[in-house]
Amino acid sequence: MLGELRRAITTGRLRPGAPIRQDALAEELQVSRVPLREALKTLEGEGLVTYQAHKGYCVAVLSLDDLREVYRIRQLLEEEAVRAAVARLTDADLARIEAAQHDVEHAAAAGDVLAMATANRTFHMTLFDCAAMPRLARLIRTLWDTTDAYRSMYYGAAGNRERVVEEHRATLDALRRRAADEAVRTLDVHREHAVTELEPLLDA
Amino acid sequence: MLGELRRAITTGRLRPGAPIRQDALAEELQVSRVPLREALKTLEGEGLVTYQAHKGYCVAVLSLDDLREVYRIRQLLEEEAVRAAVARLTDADLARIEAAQHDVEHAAAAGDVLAMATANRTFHMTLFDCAAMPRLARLIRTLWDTTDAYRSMYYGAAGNRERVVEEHRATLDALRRRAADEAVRTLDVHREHAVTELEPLLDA
DNA sequence: GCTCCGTATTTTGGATCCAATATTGAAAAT
DNA sequence: ATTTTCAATATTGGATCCAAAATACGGAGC
Repeated sequence: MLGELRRAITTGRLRPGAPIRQDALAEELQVSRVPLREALKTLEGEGLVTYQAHKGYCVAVLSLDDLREVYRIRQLLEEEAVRAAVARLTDADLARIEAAQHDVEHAAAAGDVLAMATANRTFHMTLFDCAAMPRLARLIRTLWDTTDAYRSMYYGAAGNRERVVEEHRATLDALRRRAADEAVRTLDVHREHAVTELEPLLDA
Repeated sequence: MLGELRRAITTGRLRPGAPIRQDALAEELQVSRVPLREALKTLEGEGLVTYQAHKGYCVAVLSLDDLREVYRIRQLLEEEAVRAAVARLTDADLARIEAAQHDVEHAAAAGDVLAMATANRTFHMTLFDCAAMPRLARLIRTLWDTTDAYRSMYYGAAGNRERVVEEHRATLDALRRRAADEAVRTLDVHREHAVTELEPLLDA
């Protein structure tokens, strides 16, 4: 249920800024308002919705400043995660990341935006999870969630999909050689491209 | 109500690892279980309590690995916050930080552990808030919360209180000269001392 | 005496109901 | 015509109640 609600927000079905009518949403999700309110509280903690006492919840809107701040924090945390991950990366780990990349390329070729978003996420999170720093991974995940509503727009453009594929290949190459600095650098440009593409989309 | 519950955990009145009986706690807090459950959901998001479906909530316990991970992440995020804060630090900001330090010294001399903890927190958070990165400040705050249950033990020792005062003075000196690198360094040692003192306390 | 199983009790999860607050709309006054 | 006020409505916040799951307890079997 929580997952379903989170997806409704991160896929953009519930538009940023839209007020959340508990009664209607509860009926739509086939639950009562109590569990819905609990779910909204966790989403509030993740920054996906905002809350005002006696006024209710709204789908969070991301300002340009928010976007830049989120990506800056991601840069800091992901660098740490990548370095820790590279230090303990096994061949089996690498194989799982490569499998995710396979899915990314498949989705990119097919132009499947949704599959692209999930495969991309798997690619990165699989790497981050190798750091064996669960709290760090969790923080990164919630930061990703806050921009997920806009990510699908990003993959709408075929050019972006192609570039993502290329950038992942560069990261994978660095990972295979256990070149931490280079992996960090490739991910930095990867992220930088995303933020520059996302910025214009945020004004609307 | 949420704040009251959070304090009960961060001050250690609800011991780490203890299961949370909703009925009893609701009565103690003079509310019904519904708002309590919402509060627990937000605390779960902050990492103060853990949750298992159909088994309920427990006050989170911090392993040694958790402690080190939290402090490592804090180091990363706080460095960013300090650098951003120093870049835009006004004299009025500095005065507010100095006022907090005054409270810290007063509490340290009086041996008031609780006042020490809150004044110390104000000292640091006032600085971090100057970074004008609200999400970053919020993340740092929740990281602090996860170790607050143990912080009061830390201030129990007079030696630790004295050292904290000295370390804050070093930081303040760096801030007055807008010396970002030095401020970061002094806070790093400050944090490192805390973690080495905290580690032994965690085994119990 | 110990283990295993089934029932009783406790505890959590969810639904409904009522109270409190906010929002909307209409009527009245300027 | 515009603004203000007050009532009607909608929406949230919280309490109570019922169902489902887990735990605790006790008895039967070995």
